Amino acid sequence: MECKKTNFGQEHKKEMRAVQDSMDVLSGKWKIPIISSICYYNKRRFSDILNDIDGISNRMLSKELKELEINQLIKRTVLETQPITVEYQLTDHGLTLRTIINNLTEWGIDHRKVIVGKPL
Amino acid sequence: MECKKTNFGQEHKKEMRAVQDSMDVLSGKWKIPIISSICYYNKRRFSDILNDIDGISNRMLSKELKELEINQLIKRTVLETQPITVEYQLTDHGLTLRTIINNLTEWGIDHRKVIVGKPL
DNA sequence: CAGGATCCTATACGATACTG
DNA sequence: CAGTATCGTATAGGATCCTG
Repeated sequence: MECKKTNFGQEHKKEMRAVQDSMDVLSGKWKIPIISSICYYNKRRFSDILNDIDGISNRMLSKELKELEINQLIKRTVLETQPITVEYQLTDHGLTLRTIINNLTEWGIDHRKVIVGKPL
Repeated sequence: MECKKTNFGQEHKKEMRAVQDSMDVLSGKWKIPIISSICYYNKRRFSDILNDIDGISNRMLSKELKELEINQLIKRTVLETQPITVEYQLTDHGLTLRTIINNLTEWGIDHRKVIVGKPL
């Protein structure tokens, strides 16, 4: 005998799992900035991303890029230059994050206003 | 004279800072689930949230609620019952996260399909 | 240039017990 | 009920140096 409240809760549990799945992939200090950098310039090389993002180390960039690639958000292309360069770009799946990134950008600006009282 | 590319990059740096501001507040394992729980039920007591979220400890819940309150996303109300109960609800500012949470929910479902739902 | 290897610190998080 | 206190582990992240 299922009551309405049960399904209500069940449905919410699914939503929470979904939202946690997203955060598992996007959480942390660098993932979103990296995606944002690549997305903004369409294609971006390792050293360019390193310069785009203030404070990131090559170790972290390397590590994060690998995870993003495993999650099929970015695609890695080795260019046979001398020395070699590597280009990153978003996959179709990665591009679906644009809405979220735009929302997070707007919300971040708004949040700063609320907390600090004024934008910088 | 300023070239377009300069403003281009400058503008992007601002966007990245905004997006990082958001992630500073929302990153981690529990913040979004907590907000989601409170938002879903409108008002929610400490022990209810504890039950809503699978795996969270009272220590973490307490800590995270405090941070969310500092960031003015939730409002804490002590009810003079016996023993006392405490109700949490989203502030107006906290409510502005609904769009992001909805997007993250949809994206999480989509992402799971892409990652585990693909043929090997 | 693009990263890997190594070492280290800080913080996130978890388990359990206790209190007003 | 709604937390705190204490302790312990795991992981995130940083600094530096090395290599094809």
